[in-house]
Amino acid sequence: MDTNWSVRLDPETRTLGSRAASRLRELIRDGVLAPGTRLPAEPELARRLGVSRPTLRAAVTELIGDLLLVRRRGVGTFVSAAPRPAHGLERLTGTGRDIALRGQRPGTTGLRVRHVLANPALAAALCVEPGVPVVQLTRTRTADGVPVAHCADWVPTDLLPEPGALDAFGAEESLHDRLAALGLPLRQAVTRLVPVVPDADLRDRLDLASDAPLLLLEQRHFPVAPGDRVALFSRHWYDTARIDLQLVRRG
Amino acid sequence: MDTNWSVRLDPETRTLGSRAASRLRELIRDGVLAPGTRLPAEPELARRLGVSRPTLRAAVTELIGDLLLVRRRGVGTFVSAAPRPAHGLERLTGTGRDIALRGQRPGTTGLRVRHVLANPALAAALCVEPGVPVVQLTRTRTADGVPVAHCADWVPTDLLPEPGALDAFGAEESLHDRLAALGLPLRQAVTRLVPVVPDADLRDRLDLASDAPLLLLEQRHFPVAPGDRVALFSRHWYDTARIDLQLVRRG
DNA sequence: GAGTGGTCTAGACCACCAG
DNA sequence: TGGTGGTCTAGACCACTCC
Repeated sequence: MDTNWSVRLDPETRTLGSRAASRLRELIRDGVLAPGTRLPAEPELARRLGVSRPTLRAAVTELIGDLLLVRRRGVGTFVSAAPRPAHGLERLTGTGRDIALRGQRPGTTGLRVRHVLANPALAAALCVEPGVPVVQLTRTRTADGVPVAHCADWVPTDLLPEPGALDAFGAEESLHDRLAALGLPLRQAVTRLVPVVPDADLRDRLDLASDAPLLLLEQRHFPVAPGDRVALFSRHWYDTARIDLQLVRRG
Repeated sequence: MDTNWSVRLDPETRTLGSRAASRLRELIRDGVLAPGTRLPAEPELARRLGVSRPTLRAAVTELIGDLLLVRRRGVGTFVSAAPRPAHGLERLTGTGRDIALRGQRPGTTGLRVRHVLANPALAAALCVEPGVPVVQLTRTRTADGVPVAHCADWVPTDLLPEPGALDAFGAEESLHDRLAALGLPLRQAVTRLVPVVPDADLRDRLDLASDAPLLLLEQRHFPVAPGDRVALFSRHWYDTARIDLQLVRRG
């Protein structure tokens, strides 16, 4: 293995630490840094990446969060022996991007955009008054063509720059990206986990043979943090037999 | 409200940033910093707490993670309007402590400690050879006397200082605390979420009337990080009708 | 003792938001 | 325009691990 690599960071996107993290991710993915390898000491690694040590540490911490690296005090930093390919539920990304990160091809069927008035339950979830206008999106997500989740999303119309901003939403678009472009980034979500038995409609949409239970993720999304307005409420029903839902917990 | 407070940090525990975070937590809990209040600017706040600005920022970041504070660039840092009382699944604590943090009284019934040999499935989960000796704990957890989860835990015997180290495990003890005392802290877990229909045994142990689905948390616990030996494998079946399982996700 | 990661500091410059 | 948080740096000292 080439042990004398060094890299340059492209000067544009995100923070310097995240760019350094991306670069390390590539080096790991490409096998330059093989599983189990010890990385150079932090000052040396910082020098090679052209950043300061605190910035390098931010990058390494990010990769540790993704379970790609392990730090051992007084010993060194190592590439994980068996790195998990993607991240877990603790990280908030769009469903489509989540599927793509697993190495599968995301798709959408049965997309429908409607304008509705919030019923009491929905109003409570969105922290608005009942009867307030809301844009409702429903669609079924597929991974490599196999339906894995049915998704329903609701956005209060008054948070959009114009009421029809989502009317032309495309089947292959990312709702996260579209809302971010509209000035409604989804940075945080509080998610309730509920196992449910699918009804006939869900069985049909997900093409389920049995009535094995699904996992419902009921999520309130916030642009910055709770206390702000709820930007999006969603109910996503996952068929965990077809898509594994994992989570990394830290003490 | 007193707006001219300043504090000293006790010099002992944890990192300086965490101690500063604790101090801020107290100020919020005691109402010195009321919900919605803007905090002093970071350099000023750092001065009052007697730490540098990066250290203060670590403290504030910690409290933002606990949803107690909100940062707005160019505006200020604010105490959350409606802080959530407890944390979600993204944080790893023992089941008992988790129940206590919800303000309920944790309890245990049907505790049983057995020495078994790993079958192939268990061996794979623990990353050991089939037939390796393992200590198995099973118990049902209650909150205010109501059964909320049935738990099965497995620890490879060779990781214990002596094979019988868990034989005298008490019904009201914390397995997390006991393992930490034995030199096996559980700092991280990779959790699979699986909705399941309870069998007759589970219905009986959890005193369930219906066969509404449960949420199974299948967890591999690591002392430091993946790549290490699996210190504990567990299967916990939660009745989400009796105990709400939530999760905070960040983008 | 030599080398590693863990922590903390002081100071700088920038991007953003409000008046 | 002035104040805020966002980022980054260089350097220091400590605690731990291993030889």
